[in-house]
Amino acid sequence: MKITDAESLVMGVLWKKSPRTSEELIQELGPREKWSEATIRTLLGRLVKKGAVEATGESRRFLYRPLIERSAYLHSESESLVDRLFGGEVAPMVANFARNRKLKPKDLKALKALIEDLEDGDG
Amino acid sequence: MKITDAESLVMGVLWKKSPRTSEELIQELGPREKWSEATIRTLLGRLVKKGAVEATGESRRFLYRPLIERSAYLHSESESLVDRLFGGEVAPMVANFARNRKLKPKDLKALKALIEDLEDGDG
DNA sequence: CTTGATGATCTACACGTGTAAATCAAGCGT
DNA sequence: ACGCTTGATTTACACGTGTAGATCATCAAG
Repeated sequence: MKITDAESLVMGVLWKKSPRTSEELIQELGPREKWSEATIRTLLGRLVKKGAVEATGESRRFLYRPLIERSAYLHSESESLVDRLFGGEVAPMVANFARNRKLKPKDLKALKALIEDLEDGDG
Repeated sequence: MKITDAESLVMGVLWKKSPRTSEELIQELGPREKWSEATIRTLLGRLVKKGAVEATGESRRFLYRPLIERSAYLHSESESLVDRLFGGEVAPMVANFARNRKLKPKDLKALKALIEDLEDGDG
């Protein structure tokens, strides 16, 4: 199931807090993304149709909540990037960031902690 | 300058080796991607038009070579992913991989080496 | 029960992209 | 010089996506 860019912004606010009415979604997304109500409703509709979002409530004033997990979405997106661009290897990707982004000491520390954690937990 | 998915496959073979004639590109990409000659020529044309590839040689049988660097492309793609999905923080992204992909010992080792490198080299 | 408001759905439309056929142009063989 | 051959360019077309107006349906107020 493919979530497009615009749709992912809708998912974003749903992942932050759900369920929500379309009105709330519109309140948050409309100004931020400069979208009309209709646009947001269209996106909601498409998400519902493709099974990424569920709309509950009998007719009128539905409550929307995400059906796919944020982590699954992050996973598939990241996976596709690392596969497409780095032959599926994570380290070269991080190396790329290192080269281009000047990983800050903070990042380094976080990464180190993370790796130690993994070594511990995973054997 | 936006490079689309299909275009990036053309860039891919040019990054591996360039310059090349369209014929060579077609030989490599055609079978692999199941593309017709025309398709590959179209992509080449679009890449040239948008300045991502340069075509040298007077009329007939040009030589193509990439004008943008692979590393720049990797950079912008990765950057946009980490910005869009992880608030610009690299560590959470790696953590995500850790959770989902079961980073293999090999990956861990590579990452560790990389980080040590960075700490050394960068202060 | 009718009407107005509001929320859901349908329809619309331009633009990018993937894919490729049709056409154009230049060099080669005769 | 003249027509094939082949590589470049143009045109084409369907489909997805971003964006939103138009319409439909239902609830609340009178």
